[in-house]
Amino acid sequence: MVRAPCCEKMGLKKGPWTPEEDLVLINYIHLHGHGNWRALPKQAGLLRCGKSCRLRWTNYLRPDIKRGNFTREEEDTIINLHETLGNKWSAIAARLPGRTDNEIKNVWHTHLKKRLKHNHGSSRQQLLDSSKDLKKQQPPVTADSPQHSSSEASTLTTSDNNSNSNSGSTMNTTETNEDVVSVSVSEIDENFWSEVLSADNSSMTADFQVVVGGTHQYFNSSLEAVNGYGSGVYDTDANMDFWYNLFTRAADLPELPEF
DNA sequence: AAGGACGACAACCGCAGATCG
DNA sequence: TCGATCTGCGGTTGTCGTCCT
Repeated sequence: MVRAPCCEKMGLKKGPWTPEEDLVLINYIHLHGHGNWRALPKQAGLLRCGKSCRLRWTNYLRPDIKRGNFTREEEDTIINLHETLGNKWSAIAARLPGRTDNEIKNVWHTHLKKRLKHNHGSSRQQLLDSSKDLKKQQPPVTADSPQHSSSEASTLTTSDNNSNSNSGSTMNTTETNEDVVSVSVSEIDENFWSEVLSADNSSMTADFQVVVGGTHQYFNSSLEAVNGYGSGVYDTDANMDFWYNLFTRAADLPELPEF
């Protein structure tokens, strides 16, 4: 069987995806779906091969992706399933909603396999217990992955309900649970950024989470991107520019203020 | 402070099965 | 039925950030 050529085509870009490319891919799939991955990049105007687009979408941009560190239960599940399934990452991923095979594979190779080796000779329960100690602090990840339609607006959520009590705000907030308030991007106006800043000032524990197409971006109290979208890839300014750029394509927004 | 070592994770590669004409 | 193409999967690599000396 002759293999179809793919990325060896000249002129196709490789390497890390830029926020602009992500935006193009998200927008295109929201509008047209992804019936044919090979044809998609050309139709969407991306200088990527279809394979690269598919990987980026399935492993990172898909709306139902759950970002953030693995929970104790998830790690236990991976260990248990790996015992019976072996390196069947896709099968393991099927039992862990919101997690991708690539992500699970990475976690296995970077955390769990190492731990198994280190705990060789110990009881299995000790092994499982040890996973708890290595947990890192992480920003919250909402379980309510947004159910976006193709034209649906982005959402900004904050863990600080008090942030929405500021007078003069035109943000239309919606209670999603007792801890999270969602804000439709279409309701964001010139008060948006100052709203974020004032909300931040109102609470030392305030974290801001921008959710676009199921992709999460977290900002700490200094408005620095702390996890989620593009973690380790984009600097804070690039993140802010990206999200602001995304917002401004969904609604007419004022100039991004100086932080 | 510099730079080497290491860890984490996004992305790529290539194979194999599925699908289609 | 067969060959071409597409898609999914697992292994591997590359890059960036952090830690350590």
